[in-house]
Amino acid sequence: MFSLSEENYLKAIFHLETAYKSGVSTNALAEEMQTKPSSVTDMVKKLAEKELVNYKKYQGVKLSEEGKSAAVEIVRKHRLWEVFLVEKLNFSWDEVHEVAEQLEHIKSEKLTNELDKFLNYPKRDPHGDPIPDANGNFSVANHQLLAELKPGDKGICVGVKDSSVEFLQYLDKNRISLGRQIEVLEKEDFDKSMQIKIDEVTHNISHVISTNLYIKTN
Amino acid sequence: MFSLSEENYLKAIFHLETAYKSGVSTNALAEEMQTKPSSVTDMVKKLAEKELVNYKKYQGVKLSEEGKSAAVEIVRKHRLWEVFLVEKLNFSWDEVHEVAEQLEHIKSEKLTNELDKFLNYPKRDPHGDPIPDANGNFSVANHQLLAELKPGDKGICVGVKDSSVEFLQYLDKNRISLGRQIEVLEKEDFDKSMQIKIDEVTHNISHVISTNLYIKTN
DNA sequence: AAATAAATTTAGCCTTACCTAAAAAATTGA
DNA sequence: TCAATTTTTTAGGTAAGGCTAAATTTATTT
Repeated sequence: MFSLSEENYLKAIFHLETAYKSGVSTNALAEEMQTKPSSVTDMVKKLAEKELVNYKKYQGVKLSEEGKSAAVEIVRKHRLWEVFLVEKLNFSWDEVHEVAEQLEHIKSEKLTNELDKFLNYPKRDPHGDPIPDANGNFSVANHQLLAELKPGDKGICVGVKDSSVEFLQYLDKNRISLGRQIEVLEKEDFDKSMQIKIDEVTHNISHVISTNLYIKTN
Repeated sequence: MFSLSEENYLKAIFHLETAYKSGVSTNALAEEMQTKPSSVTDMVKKLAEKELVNYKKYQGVKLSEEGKSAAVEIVRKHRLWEVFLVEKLNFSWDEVHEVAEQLEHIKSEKLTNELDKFLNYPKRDPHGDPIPDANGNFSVANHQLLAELKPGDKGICVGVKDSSVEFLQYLDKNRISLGRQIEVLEKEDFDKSMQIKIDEVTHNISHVISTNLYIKTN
């Protein structure tokens, strides 16, 4: 079994690898883990010792197969718990993260799989992120950032990139939620802001917003 | 907030205080915590420092009011999660303890209270133990040990004292479960074994068993 | 009331996962 | 290219929560 800290490192490496499709630097990992690079070096050595990552001095880390499947399992638990909190316990999508961060470390295969069944094998969490199944398989997103669409393009809002409380509450306030049909009306060259239409309502949204919303077109 | 270890100590002290209705000795606590007396002394000092227990050297510990309410909160969470596991996730009553030991440490008031609501404010856990409400109040048992009944006495089986996997599985094997009507037919002076009737079936049970089953009479 | 036994505490050490400061390697750019 | 900067690692230290062994206090017997 892995310690709490080891699990958090594995998850962080997984997220960074996925986001940047490359090995993970010590500094980037320190940033993600809110800790110092020297602490990262220590832990990375430990993970390398256990063959959960491949590590060569000064060259960053990559998850090994074993490390990846451990990370995916944690992500699976995290996202299942998020679904549980929203669907069964009346949490809103901006409240789930902190609690799921704790619940993801509960060790019980039966618990995870029964929870999955209880929730009817959900495919995505409340932020639109895919939930790995019991074998660690999950669909890779086929969607693009709203910012990449052109005037006239239409699509369904399927996920958020940033899932901070602030961003999620901004979306709530503007009645933007997953599953909604979005149409791009106009794009402003100057500040890259956009006019979009949701439910017949026109919104003006900044570039920061449009680069954090995933849209599925066609 | 309290550390994992602090929480476990508070809970252990609470259980020992309740069981023996007295202050808790260092050795008893070490036994309960599966650790060494010297480690207990260290932690007890730390808890005393934080005013969660009253402690005088060589004289054992007692929970302070603050310590007690922290302990009760942990017990509340533990028992609520047990109900959840049995009622929603198909766990049997001998499987829940280990997982609930982990879940009881999740920190989120909203989670606890919403879980309570979701489960419809259960009063007892799967082993018959009372569940504290959000204010820390819970009913004190008005029941007695099966071993204390006399031939001819009848009652309902309402709880188990020992909730080890072995004992619970023994009960399952013998179709003894909570809510069942039990009648004492005979008591053997020699080994204190008993003949009892459950659902028209006669069982012969040893003293060890009868001192671990709670019965509500009248 | 000693003497012995049992319980408890103290002292000093270990591991995990952090930290700071300094050294070393890699990268950048003049 | 080679000096300056940035990144990473190393060295040595800290706090939490364990441990063993030794010292001390309390309890039990004779």
